[in-house]
Amino acid sequence: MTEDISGGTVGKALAVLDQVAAFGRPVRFAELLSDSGYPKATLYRLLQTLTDQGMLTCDPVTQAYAPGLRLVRLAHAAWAQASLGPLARAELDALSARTGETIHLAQLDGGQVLYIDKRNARNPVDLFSAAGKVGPAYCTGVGKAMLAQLTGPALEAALDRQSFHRHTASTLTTRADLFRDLETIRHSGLAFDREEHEPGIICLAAPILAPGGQLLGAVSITTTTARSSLAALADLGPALRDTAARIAAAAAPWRFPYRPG
Amino acid sequence: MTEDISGGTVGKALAVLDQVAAFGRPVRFAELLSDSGYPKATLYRLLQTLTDQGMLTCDPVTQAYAPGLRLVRLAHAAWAQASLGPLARAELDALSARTGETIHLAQLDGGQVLYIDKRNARNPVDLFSAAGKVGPAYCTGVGKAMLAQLTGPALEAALDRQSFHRHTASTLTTRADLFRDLETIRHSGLAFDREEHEPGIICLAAPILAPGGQLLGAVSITTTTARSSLAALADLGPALRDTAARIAAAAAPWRFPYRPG
DNA sequence: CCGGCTTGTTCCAATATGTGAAACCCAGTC
DNA sequence: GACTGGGTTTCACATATTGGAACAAGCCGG
Repeated sequence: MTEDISGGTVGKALAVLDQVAAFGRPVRFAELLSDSGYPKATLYRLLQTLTDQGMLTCDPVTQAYAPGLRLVRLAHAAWAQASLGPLARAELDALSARTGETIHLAQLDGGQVLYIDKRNARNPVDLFSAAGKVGPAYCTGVGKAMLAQLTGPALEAALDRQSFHRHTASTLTTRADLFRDLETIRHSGLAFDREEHEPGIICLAAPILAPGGQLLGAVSITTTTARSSLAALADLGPALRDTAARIAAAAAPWRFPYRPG
Repeated sequence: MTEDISGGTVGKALAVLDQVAAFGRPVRFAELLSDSGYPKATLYRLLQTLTDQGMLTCDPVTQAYAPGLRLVRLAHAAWAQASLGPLARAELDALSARTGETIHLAQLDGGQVLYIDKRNARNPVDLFSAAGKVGPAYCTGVGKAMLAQLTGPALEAALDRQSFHRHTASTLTTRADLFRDLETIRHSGLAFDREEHEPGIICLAAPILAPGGQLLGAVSITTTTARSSLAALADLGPALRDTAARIAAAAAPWRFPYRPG
């Protein structure tokens, strides 16, 4: 199921790593075997190598594999360097304090939304716990905010990767519908999620754009229809734009080796 | 400089990954070349592969490599599964609320302290730590708390990996000194950091032990000599022990594929 | 403008590595 | 005691990796 064009060994190893991580729980050899498509012996050696390397841990009694601590180490470095996370932290805190709502910071990765950081509606800081999660782009505020900034082949490629699965009654399920919404978003610089991903959950998102116009990521304010409304969210637009601009400013001095797509 | 016994390709690739991550900033090919010991062509292909795989990003203009977003993705899974993080969260929040001081959660990884989570003090001080970061074991509260629980070859191995670099006047710089302190810690179940790592920073740590006595990790309360004292910290001992015990309890039902070392 | 320098990329034959079918082992279980 | 289903090991074979060396592409300083 996990497929890479990679003939290389490391490609396979990393695919296995992804697979184990994707399970979200310790996973036994046999489970991986059926899903991976690799022959028994190959998968076995791959797992062996990865555990030797500390990328995976294997409970000797359960014989279940889980991501290893080395990954946690690398994760930190990745988050600190490859993402907007550290640069945006202060601004997210500020926006969280000002609005009291849930805040998301995301980047575009392979046509999908990769959440980088988050502030919960109530609780203040929690580090990169929620970070690293991936979600769909076509039906989330941050996703649409970012897609709207893409053009030409990059946009095409990203749209091709959308599943357009219907999550709620208001999910945009066709490329045409999405494209129309993206037009609006591009002009307004703000994207609404009108319960398109989860019923009762609405959100307002703004893209984070480098001075040159290059897309860096997106911020969003999320709330519920029970507690707020699209109209009320719209009032937060300026604050949100402001936050996005400040993050962009913080990122400006940095040569950002990041190509969204 | 980065050395692995690994003859395997993935081992080398991961070593390179570590290396890039360790730099903490985008790195150019030549810098890696000198430090890695690999021949030019080899390193080149390794980097190529890793960037292809999304584990690294390479700024096309600067030609500088940095950790890639794929690592951020993996981060989530790793933190959620391989660490005490999710299990301890509630307890850390509680302890943070009760004491108002900086709280650290750490695990032992390769003889070093791997910080898993953190709560900031109400009036935050600047100090060296964040989730996923690694630090020395011999001169930190959490480190010593954990080392004290090791015995026999595991302890030897861990001690062998300590650098015993002097950070402050009170740093324990010999194996013998540390060993003596560990004895005390083992008996009391609490470890003090008496400004051993950073001047003015003190801390009290307790190990997190599974029912069977297996070492899982450690929690600590950190403060400054300006604001508090070792004596005052000692008063928090029971609360800290309690927190550690609760985390251990939360972890008990979970088959923990984690061997400290 | 041209050598000389550093930095990154490509070639290619030798070979160390990885491959995977099949055999094997071990623990439950019918 | 034979059977089944995980998990581990073997081994002849294929191929991916290796790394020296040649090549291309800046970037000076003369």
